[in-house]
Amino acid sequence: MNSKTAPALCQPDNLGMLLAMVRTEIVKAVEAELSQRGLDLRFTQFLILRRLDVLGPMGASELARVVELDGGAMTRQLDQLEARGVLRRVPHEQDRRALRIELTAPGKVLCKSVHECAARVIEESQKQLNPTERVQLQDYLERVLHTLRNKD
Amino acid sequence: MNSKTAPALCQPDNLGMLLAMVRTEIVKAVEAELSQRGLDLRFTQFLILRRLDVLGPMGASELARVVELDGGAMTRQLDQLEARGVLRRVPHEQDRRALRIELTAPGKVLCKSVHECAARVIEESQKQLNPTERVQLQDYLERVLHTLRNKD
DNA sequence: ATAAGATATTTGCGTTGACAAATATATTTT
DNA sequence: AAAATATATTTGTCAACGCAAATATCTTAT
Repeated sequence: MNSKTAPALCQPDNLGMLLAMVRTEIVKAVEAELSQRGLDLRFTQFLILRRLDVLGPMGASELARVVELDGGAMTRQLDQLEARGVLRRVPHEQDRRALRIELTAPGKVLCKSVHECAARVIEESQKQLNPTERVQLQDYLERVLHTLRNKD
Repeated sequence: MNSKTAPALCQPDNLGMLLAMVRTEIVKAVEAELSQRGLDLRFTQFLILRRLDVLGPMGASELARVVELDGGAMTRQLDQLEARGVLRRVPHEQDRRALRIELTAPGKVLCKSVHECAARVIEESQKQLNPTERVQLQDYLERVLHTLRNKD
């Protein structure tokens, strides 16, 4: 009785599961690549730094919204990243409630290599897709996302 | 200074982030739909029950592999689902280490309505994609997944 | 037959993230 | 101007997950 389970049975049978699997693999691949280079950063942290680098300094809440993270979780990530010296919490000038989160110089350097690293992994993962297909994939996902968010 | 931040700046700039967002939205949508019908089930639990229903009884480890869940996490999910009476841990006949996880009759009933519910949400989410595009989306994602798993 | 190694399940531990409450400050209403 | 309301950040709490260790059992090599 050494017949293997049919491979088809291990396939996801719905989009939700497929997405979960792909996402998990990308996160794992990026994190593996990062740690291989001695860059000890989680995927979430990569997203935070990257966002700051691309968009420039911003408040913690806005940053949380942009990376789709809960405000509380953001506070703790900021604690870690600040302790590590890659970003700074600067008090907002007009609004004393708010902060301005900004990358430090070392933070920017880190961000650059991390981004290259992650970009390579993500690029790699799409190796079997030609340029047209890549654009389509992005487009389809964005449409699905839009539909879900404007549930109508 | 009431100019809104450009919408483009809130867009994901890489596939990883986009996937994470879509997945999150699908999970939220499915869970919302479920709880709306009084079906109190998490997305992970839905996947577990669904897998059991589709594939039939199997060991906990195999089930964990199939739904991409850690063994320890599976044990705890099984605890909950068993306490709830939707599945059973039956000792394996030949292998005294192993279990046979099987749905109970109520479990099957639950699974049916849950699946219909989730399928509807997932179907809905792809409303803006025509049949060809849906097939392509699935295909592209599977190819990306395959590439990631056989990293070469 | 015994020892070594592999596999199934469970449990302990640390981390992460969501949700809600607390606090401080801004904004709007009356 | 005081009160009500809204927003930014932080903290507490809880559930879920991954990883590693523990235990039991099976399998393979010697």
